[in-house]
Amino acid sequence: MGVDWGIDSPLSLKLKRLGAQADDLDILLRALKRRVRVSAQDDVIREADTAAQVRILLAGTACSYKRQKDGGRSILSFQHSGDFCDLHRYIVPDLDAAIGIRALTDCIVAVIDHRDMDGLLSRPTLASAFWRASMFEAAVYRERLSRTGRGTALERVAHLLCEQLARREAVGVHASRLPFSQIDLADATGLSVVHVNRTIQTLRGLKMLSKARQAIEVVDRKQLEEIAGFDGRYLNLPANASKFAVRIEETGD
Amino acid sequence: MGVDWGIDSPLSLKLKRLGAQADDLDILLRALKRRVRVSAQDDVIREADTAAQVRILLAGTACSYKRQKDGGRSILSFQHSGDFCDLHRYIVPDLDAAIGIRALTDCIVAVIDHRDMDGLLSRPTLASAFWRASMFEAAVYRERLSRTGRGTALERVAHLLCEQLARREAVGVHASRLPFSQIDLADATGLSVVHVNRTIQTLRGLKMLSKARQAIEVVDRKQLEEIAGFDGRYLNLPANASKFAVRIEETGD
DNA sequence: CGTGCTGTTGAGGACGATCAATGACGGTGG
DNA sequence: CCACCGTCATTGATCGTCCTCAACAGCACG
Repeated sequence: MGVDWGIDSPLSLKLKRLGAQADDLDILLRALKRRVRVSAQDDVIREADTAAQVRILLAGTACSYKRQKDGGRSILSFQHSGDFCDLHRYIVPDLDAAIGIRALTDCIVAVIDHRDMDGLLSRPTLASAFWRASMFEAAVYRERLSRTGRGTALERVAHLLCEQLARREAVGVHASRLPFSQIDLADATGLSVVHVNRTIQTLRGLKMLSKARQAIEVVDRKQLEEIAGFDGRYLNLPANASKFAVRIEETGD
Repeated sequence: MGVDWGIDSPLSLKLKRLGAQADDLDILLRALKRRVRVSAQDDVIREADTAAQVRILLAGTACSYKRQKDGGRSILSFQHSGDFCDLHRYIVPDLDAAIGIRALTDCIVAVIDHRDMDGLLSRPTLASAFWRASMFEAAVYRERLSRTGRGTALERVAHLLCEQLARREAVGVHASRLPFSQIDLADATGLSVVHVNRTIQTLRGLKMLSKARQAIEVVDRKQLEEIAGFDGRYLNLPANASKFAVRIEETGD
């Protein structure tokens, strides 16, 4: 793989914004020796996977999904570089075992055995950072919940795209092209594939997306955020970089 | 108030299922001296509330909501006895400041100052229990997310009711009557009030809800769970009572 | 005895689902 | 090199669920 996953990696950026300290990062990065490649369209975590491991997406894009009883697929969230895949199963092993995670691009995944997590969490600042990560994950769910089933298809799709752009940017992935198929967008928004296609074409007509086929490429992000009513304050964005530093000193950790 | 919020209270039941130990409960209950009454329809937490406090709903039912830019109200989740209202703001103070919490019935709320939380969280088993509570909260969001915007109005309303029944039962609230107005259900499901009304009437016609007006009273829970496709495994239900005990011993806490 | 909130009912219309067919593209094997 | 295949994207037509608007009924409140 030959890439240095050191101090400037997406994971490091993310953890620093969550209040982790320099030596926390050293320890964590040392625990990430085991890495796995996953090809696009393969599962990072199969449904009903019970391995006692925490997987962290070091590079690439993935989505967590759940099968519906009608056979359909429901995408719950997207994972970008630096995101945890299944931290919740360390805390609550059986929780949401029916959820799988699929790679949308080729991915590099770090694996930590649950028993090694105990050591990591003995460091209070690292434990806090992990808890905060969970909280921000929940905030993403809340935001999606307040949007889904409401507003027009145009707003829903636009908001989804804005969120992913902002989250990717926050970990240093500055690309206007998003690796989602229209099927992915349909499963994530709850819209039909046909209607997503028409919505995408509308957005292209409004010159917010490029006309390139086989790709979702945002060309007018500002206007996209406008019609989406996007406000990224529920995300842990770089502007808030040192937000937790003061708190940590105050609490005397 | 004259009620003993001791070892059999909803909060205690909940924390025990989250792996908290007997002395954890003692310490927590002692920290809950400050209690506030909130009348039905009043805000437990106003939007843009910035108090450095964690509020715990000791008794009653509430909902967390967010205003939409069109003026509408979006209900994100319901809180029942024993639920935390704003634990996430202890971990991440500014997170989701736009979310308010409204009492649906008369409520009793315990207040813990953030600085007192630090002491509570120095107990590893209590800190774990709190983290687990966050994770289950996120699981509720995930489940709702996989349901909202999908399926018929009948399924959505039925599932929402099943979830609330199960969560209330888990903390010892065995009542088939749920304190929701049809407006609340509309804001929680993303359906219009008119359509919720027609859906409720359909459920009454199917003899799953009672015909009592001004009340949602479930009379055939089994069948309701049937059409909802409800599977409560994403909740922390009593059947899993001692799930975490082994883990805690293993980690040597 | 108004006033306001919640619940109920009717009619019409819109947004998005569904069904069906075709096009574009990449990979595979002959 | 080309025929074949599968997946994703695109388009048209029709249908249905649910929204919107509007009016009224029941009940609690002052």
